[in-house]
Amino acid sequence: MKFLKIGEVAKRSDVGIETIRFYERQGLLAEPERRPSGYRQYDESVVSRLQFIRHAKELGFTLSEIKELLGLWFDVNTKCVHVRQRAEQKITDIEDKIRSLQKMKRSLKKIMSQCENRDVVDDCPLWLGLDGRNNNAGN
Amino acid sequence: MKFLKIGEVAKRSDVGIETIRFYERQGLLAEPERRPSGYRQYDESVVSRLQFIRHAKELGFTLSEIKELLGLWFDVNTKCVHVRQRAEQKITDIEDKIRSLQKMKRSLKKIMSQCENRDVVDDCPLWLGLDGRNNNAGN
DNA sequence: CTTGACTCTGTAGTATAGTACGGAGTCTAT
DNA sequence: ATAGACTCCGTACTATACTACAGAGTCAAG
Repeated sequence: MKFLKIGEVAKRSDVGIETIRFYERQGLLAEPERRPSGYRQYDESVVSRLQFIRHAKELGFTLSEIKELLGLWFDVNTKCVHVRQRAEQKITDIEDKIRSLQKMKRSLKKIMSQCENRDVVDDCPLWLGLDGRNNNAGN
Repeated sequence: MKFLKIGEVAKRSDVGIETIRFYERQGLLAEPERRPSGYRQYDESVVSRLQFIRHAKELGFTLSEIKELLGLWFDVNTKCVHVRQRAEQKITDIEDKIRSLQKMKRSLKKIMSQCENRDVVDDCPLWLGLDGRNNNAGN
């Protein structure tokens, strides 16, 4: 069986060497075998695992969530439904984030519509609540 | 004129004392007058300013963006249109974020729809790309 | 056998937005 | 006058996800 050095793993998975060691410290990757010299010896499966991590990150999971998912994975009692629950929770989180961004956007647009056609910034609604311009001039 | 101590400002603006000092260090608040003892002496306007900062944060601006906005504010040449440009940019940023979250959500939903009715996690699509479960068993 | 690329460890730094703390000095109400 | 609350400063710590670096040791090709 061919073993991979960390640099080869990094190249194949497109994840930096330092990042791989970081994931190991964080418990996302098991500690690999070592050569007598101390060099890490990986087998191919670590590449898939790193790709899984990247994939999960793209889906918006944080590293600690990914760690939890990997924990589920190695728990023989895990049923698909547990993973589904995590994913459903994540969808809810994403929906919350989207809603809050849409609220931000609406507020900004509203403010901007009130701002139309003004020449000077002094009475711009964006600045409502911030007064004392002249008092603070000079800094 | 009544001067406020930092604790009073904190109470009125609902921003922590440490946070006020932090904003000062970050250049979001001008350095206030001091009493001979070294105590900071604020006038009322700092409360509005802190409320502006909170407001802008709620609108999704980062502290450095807020600093920039405050910089525009104190630039006598600033026209409303400059502020509008910043706000428009922010709306674009927000829209980008929303789009990317919607993409995440779609991917997760798609994966979950393929995952329906499975009992065991072994062939769950969420795990596609991560193989070698048996190889890695035991950690 | 040498040379250059690679890897090791541990520590420190990046960015964001604060929060906490110790020990000293100050303010104010009674 | 004094007790208790308040404030000062500088530093360190939180969380997230890396990234960089020094200095030593190792590997592999020519």
